[in-house]
Amino acid sequence: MQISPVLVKPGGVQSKFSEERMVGKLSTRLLNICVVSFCKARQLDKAESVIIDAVRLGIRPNVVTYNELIVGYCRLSSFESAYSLLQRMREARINPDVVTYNSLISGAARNCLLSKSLDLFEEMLQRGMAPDIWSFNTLMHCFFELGRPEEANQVFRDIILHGLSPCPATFNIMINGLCKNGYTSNALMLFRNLQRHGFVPELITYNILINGLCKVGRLGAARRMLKELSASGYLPNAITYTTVMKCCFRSRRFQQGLEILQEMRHKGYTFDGFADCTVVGALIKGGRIKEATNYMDQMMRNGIKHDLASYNTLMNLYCKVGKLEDAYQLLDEIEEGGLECDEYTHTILIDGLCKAGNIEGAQQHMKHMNVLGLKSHLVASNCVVDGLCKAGQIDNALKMFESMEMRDSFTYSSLVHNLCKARRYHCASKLLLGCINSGMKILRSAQWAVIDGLQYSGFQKEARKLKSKIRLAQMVQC
DNA sequence: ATAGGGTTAG
Repeated sequence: MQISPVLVKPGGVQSKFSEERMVGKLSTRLLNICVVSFCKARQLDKAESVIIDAVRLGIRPNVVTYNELIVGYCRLSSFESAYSLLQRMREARINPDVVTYNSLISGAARNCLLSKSLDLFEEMLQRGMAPDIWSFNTLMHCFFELGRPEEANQVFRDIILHGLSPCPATFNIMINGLCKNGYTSNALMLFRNLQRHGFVPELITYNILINGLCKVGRLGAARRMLKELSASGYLPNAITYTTVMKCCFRSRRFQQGLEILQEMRHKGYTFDGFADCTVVGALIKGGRIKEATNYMDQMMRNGIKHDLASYNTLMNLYCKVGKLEDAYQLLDEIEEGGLECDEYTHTILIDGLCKAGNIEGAQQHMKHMNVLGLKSHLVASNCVVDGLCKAGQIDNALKMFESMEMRDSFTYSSLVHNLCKARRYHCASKLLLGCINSGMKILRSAQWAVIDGLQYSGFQKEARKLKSKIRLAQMVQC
């Protein structure tokens, strides 16, 4: 039994003993603070060397130290290094705890190693460790993130089966997951049901729902939710404002959006550059390049430090005005500052190259992305497919389409439109049906381009046939 | 320690 140092009289042997222990504990806490700081700054090498120094001074790292390192490595998408810490813990005779496993589970999922997540969950059970509510929350979040809502729902049933009580975060994760997977109405129903059973929504819950409703264009419902947020005694925070502002820009209510920005400035919510990026992004999308440039300059003069997303916004600006030299240079500048360009950065550049007519450059950069291990390049591929079409290389675009592992509504819409422009209506018709039959939506305008095209070029019968096939496919899906 | 906002394509 440990003696509380406060209760021991000074000067005694026991006191000296517990003082040493206390100092040891304090040192370990200090070590952990250092480790956390370095991990957050993505300087894992420094975190490691601090630990080495500490051990030399006789300070022992504990389970928290290792847990922090695990989180750090997972963030750097270096799951292997994180996982190898389990072995190092064993060597240091430190037992992993639930937090260790929870961190590894979420880290594996973050790095698209879902089966590893499941294995770790299993391993945790086998080691006789009882998963806590956070293990299940994390697992559920993983499934939602990976677009597997059925399995996420199964996790919820498992929580109940294990006799654990869901916590508010459990419901927030569920509501968010449903929204992100296209089940916004179900999310709203769940929310109402929970309220009827006494669930008190947090501010975060309202933000999740407002965001979900905005994204599917249900602005009225979003506005009502915003009112409900205030009626519950919460004040909208920076996240609420950014969400609503973006929604205004999307629905082309520019003035209203800017008024929200003013209000945010007033409340001191614009310090982090999130709101600014939203505005610049909206200006670029609206073709108001000059204003976007001025705004970005102002942003820098205000001393906002670039993070990756704001660099990406700048990259987008360079590309949209055709400053591709600057864009390439920015690529280096970002990495010199210790950040790592992500799929956004590269995709923006690839699209810029396509739009500037440099298809070869775009294709080369696609290869570069592959080398970097950025494998979720669906958007980038879509840019190149569209670029190839626009450069008059439709057959090459079709070849690329055939070779793609994933295709979405953008891929099909782009190809169908461009095939129609080239008057290849029969080919377009085949693709259109392939798209709808696989349960994907396609731009209405692309659909009509095919039907009208067939009709006006003397294929009335084919046009009628296509229409009824589309209707049938859509009926089957309901 | 794990949940919510900003940046990409038709």
